[in-house]
Amino acid sequence: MIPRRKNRVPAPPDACPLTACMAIIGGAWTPNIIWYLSQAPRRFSELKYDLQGISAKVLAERLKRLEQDGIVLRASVATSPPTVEYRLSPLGLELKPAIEAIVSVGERLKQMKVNSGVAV
Amino acid sequence: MIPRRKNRVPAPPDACPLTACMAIIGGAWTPNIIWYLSQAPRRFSELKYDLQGISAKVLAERLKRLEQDGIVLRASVATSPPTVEYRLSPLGLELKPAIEAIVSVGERLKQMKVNSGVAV
DNA sequence: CTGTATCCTTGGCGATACTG
DNA sequence: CAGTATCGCCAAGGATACAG
Repeated sequence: MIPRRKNRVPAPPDACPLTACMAIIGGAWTPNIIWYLSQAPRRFSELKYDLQGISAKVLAERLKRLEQDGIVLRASVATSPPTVEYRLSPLGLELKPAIEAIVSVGERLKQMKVNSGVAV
Repeated sequence: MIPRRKNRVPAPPDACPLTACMAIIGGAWTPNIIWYLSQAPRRFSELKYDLQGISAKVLAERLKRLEQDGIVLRASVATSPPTVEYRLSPLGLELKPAIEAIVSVGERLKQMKVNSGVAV
């Protein structure tokens, strides 16, 4: 069977480098995952708890993808209850400013909505 | 009538302010739209040209949504060939740092891939 | 605990055709 | 030129069950 091309994102020409980064933080949960990991290393179940509502499937998918992209590091401690700890790689840490910029804008957006009387 | 919000994002609890901003720049094209508008005001067809591959429908949708969110301003000049110009609002300009942070990370990411010999 | 496999729904997006 | 309307595809994500 011919592997179906995943060219879902219409790939605006690389004129705009946004695309490269958005391909990484573009998912619905990915930015939050990165944000939580930027605060402190976390285990799978901790992340799953923090990101309330995410399914194990998606979380595993995202983490695997982020690991492949070199954004997060996966350290499995093969103790009696096997635990795995995720944390940002040096490359992943470079995303921090961007994430924080987004967070800060998000806060301002919230402020504005409050000030303009829009229900939040 | 309360305008119905399309909750495209599964909405992790507002514990993380990322969500508020990602709801705005989360689409496949939205960040690029904002980026182009942050360079200079543009007309509909210009945007459509810049964002090669975007459909008129989606572009119109995004622009309308961004306008409702107060991110872009729409100025229609009712001349003989009616033209409409879009530009970032003051609020929209606040997104610039975030967008630029993403762009700059995107560039570094590209650099890394080049340096590590990964085909781009 | 840390995932993987399967099924299903949602909605973002493209394509096309049409309007002021 | 600047959109709107309608259709249909398909990847992302949720739910559930299962595995190491």
